[in-house]
Amino acid sequence: MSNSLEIATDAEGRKRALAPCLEPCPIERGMRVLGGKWKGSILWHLKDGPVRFNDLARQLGGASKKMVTQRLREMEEAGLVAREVVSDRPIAVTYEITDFGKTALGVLEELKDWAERQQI
Amino acid sequence: MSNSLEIATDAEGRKRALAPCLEPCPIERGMRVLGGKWKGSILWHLKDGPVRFNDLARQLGGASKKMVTQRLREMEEAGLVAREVVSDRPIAVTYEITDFGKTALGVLEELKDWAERQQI
DNA sequence: TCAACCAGTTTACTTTTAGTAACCACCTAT
DNA sequence: ATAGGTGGTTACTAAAAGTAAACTGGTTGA
Repeated sequence: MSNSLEIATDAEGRKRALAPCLEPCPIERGMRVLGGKWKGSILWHLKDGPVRFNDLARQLGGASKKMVTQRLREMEEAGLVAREVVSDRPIAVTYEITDFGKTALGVLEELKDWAERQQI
Repeated sequence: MSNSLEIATDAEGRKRALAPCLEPCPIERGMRVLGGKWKGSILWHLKDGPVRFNDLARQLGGASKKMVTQRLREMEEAGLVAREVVSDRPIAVTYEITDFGKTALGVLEELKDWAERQQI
């Protein structure tokens, strides 16, 4: 018998989970904000200071500008990064990690170390 | 001037990244194996011992059997979980976390704690 | 003037993922 | 017989994610 502690049989003999992992469980919720393609890498690249849009896109070798824009918008909305117009005329924009964004670096570091250790 | 240390201008005056984050950088690679929808939750549910297919599907409230099968196959292929036929006639199958799978629990715990701490 | 830069946007697809709902074959207890 | 269990599969749809490449509308330096 496996550890079916969380599964019970009700009055009519139907089985159900006592504590089903509803979709918004912490792991899924966390994945939604950090898990998109490139999101982790973007945050990681911003950890040492603000970076300009095109520099970021170049460093993210494979990602198209559209992707970078899209991810940055999502991350802005989530409060992970902040967009700052440094100057109009010549236009210059930088993205920098927010205090909230910094709270996620631990997770990314664990992930990175794990992937390297396990040679994934 | 932002920290453009990794961006250089070549002989013809074209900019390029010195160390572009090629697609398979550790963070992206790690995300590919742990980042699918439900994958984290599945691994988390297996951490205390083997669980039978239908129990797992029930605990993952929102996920359909198809999803659960699909993810389990991917995770089997990645070596994170092992499928074991406990008995034919009545058929019983359990899934259990492998030693390799256990190495990923730290990452998931960090993610879970972060999501809870930050009320995501 | 020409080429390259800035920070994107737009278009036009293709691919991947997620999801429902029904179905299979077999077993068990009422 | 039938209702429910086991562990899945099949067929189909809808939505999301991702791609490359062109395009904007300016600026800048040779």
